[in-house]
Amino acid sequence: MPKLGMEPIRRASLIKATIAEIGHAGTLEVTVSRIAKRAGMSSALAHHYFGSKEALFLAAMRHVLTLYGAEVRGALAAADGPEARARAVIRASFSPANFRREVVAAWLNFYVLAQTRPEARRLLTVYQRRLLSNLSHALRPLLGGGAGPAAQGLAALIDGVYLHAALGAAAPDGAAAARQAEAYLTAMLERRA
Amino acid sequence: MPKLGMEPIRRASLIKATIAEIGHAGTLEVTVSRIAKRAGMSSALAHHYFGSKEALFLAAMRHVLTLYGAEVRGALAAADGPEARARAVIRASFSPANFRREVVAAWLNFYVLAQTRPEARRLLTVYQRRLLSNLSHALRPLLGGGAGPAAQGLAALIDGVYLHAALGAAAPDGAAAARQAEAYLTAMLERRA
DNA sequence: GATTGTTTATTGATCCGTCAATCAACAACC
DNA sequence: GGTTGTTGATTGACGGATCAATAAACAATC
Repeated sequence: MPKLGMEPIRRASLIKATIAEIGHAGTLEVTVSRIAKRAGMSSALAHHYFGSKEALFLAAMRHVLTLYGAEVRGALAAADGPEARARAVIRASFSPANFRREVVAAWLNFYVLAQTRPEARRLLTVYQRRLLSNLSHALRPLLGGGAGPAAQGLAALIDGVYLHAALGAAAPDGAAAARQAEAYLTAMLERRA
Repeated sequence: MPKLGMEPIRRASLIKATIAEIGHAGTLEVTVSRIAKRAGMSSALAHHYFGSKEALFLAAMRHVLTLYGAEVRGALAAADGPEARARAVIRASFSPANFRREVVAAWLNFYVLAQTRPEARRLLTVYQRRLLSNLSHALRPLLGGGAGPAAQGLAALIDGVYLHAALGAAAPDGAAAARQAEAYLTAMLERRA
C-alpha cells in the first residue's frame, strides 16, 4: 500500500508520536520501535526518515520550538505597548498548545540532553536567547537598566513553573501558571513605579 | 585483603561516586561499572550493597537532600525575624555545597526520574513540601494570605534558577543565583509595604 | 595457640535481555 | 525499470544483574 509523497506525512506523524511517547513514558528511554508503532509503521522506517533516534527527537523539539515561536510572534504582534508585550510573551509560553503535559515532559528531557549533546545545546541556546531578548526588549522602556536582570529572573521563573507542571499530580493549568509568572512581573513593575 | 567494617565506607564512597559520575556525564545513563570503578571497587560490590542501580541513585539523592535539610535548619536557627528566615532558606538553597554543578545535574535527572518512579516521586514530594512550608511560614507574618502564592512562586523560581545553572556554560554562581531569588522576594515585600 | 567453623568482603565471568541500526527483499507507482 | 515506500529479520553492542568462588577476619572450642 505504499503511496508516493508519503515522506512529509510520515515525518509529521513520527514527530507527533515521539512527543506523545516521551510524554507518556516521561523519559527519553523510549524505543524507536514504540514510537514507530504509535505512528503506524516499523522502526526501520523511522530510521529511514530520520537517520537516528537522537535526530528524531531533535526534530521533534525543533517542531515544538517552531510552534512556540509562532505563537510568541503572533501574541507580540497583537500586543499594544511594552507591558502588554511582556504579558503576551508570558501567556504564549503557557498557551494550551505549549503547556501540555507531553510537551512539558519533552522539554524536561530536552534539558537533560542539552547537558551533553552539542546539537541539543545549540537548539536550547537559540530558544533561551530569543526568550530573553523578547522579554528584555519589552521591559526596557519600563525598567531601563533593570530590564536585563528582571528578564533573566522572569525566564528562570517560567522554566521553574514548567518544571513544577511536569511534576504536579494534576494536569498542567496554563492560566494559573501564567498568573504566577505575571504576578512576578506586576511586582517588578510596581516596585519601579 | 578485605577488612571488616567496610560497609559504611563503601556505601559512602559509592554515593559520592554516583553524584560525581552523573555530574560528569550529565545523565542517568552511566553504567554501574563506571560508578563502582570511580569508587574503587567492582560493579558486583555496588550491587551487593545497594541491590540495584536505581536504589543507588536514590540513596545518593537522599544524601543530597539530607545535607540540604541540615543546611536549611542551620540557617533558619541563625535567622532573626521573618524576612531573615525567608532569606536564609534562599541562601541555603544556593550554598556552595548544594549548588555545585554535579549536584545540580543530579537534581535535574532526579526530576526526570520522579516523573515515573514512585519512590523518586515520594522523595521529591518530601523536599517540595518542606521547602514550601519553610517559605510560607516565613512569609506569613509579612504577607498574610498572600504568603501561599508568593512561596509557590519563590519555590518555582528557585527550581528555575537551578535549571539554568545546570545549563549555563560557566560554573554555577551561588551568590548571583541567591541574589536573583532575593530580588523576587524584595519585590514581593515592597509591593505589600 | 592450633583447629574448625562462620561471617563479611570481594571479584571475574557470564547470563539474559534490550535496542539502535542495518540490510535484503518486496510492493506500488510512474 | 528506476524510484519511492516499506517491512521482517538480523546483528552487534551494551549493560544490569547474578553467581560461584576466594580470601581475610573473627569466634568458639579444645
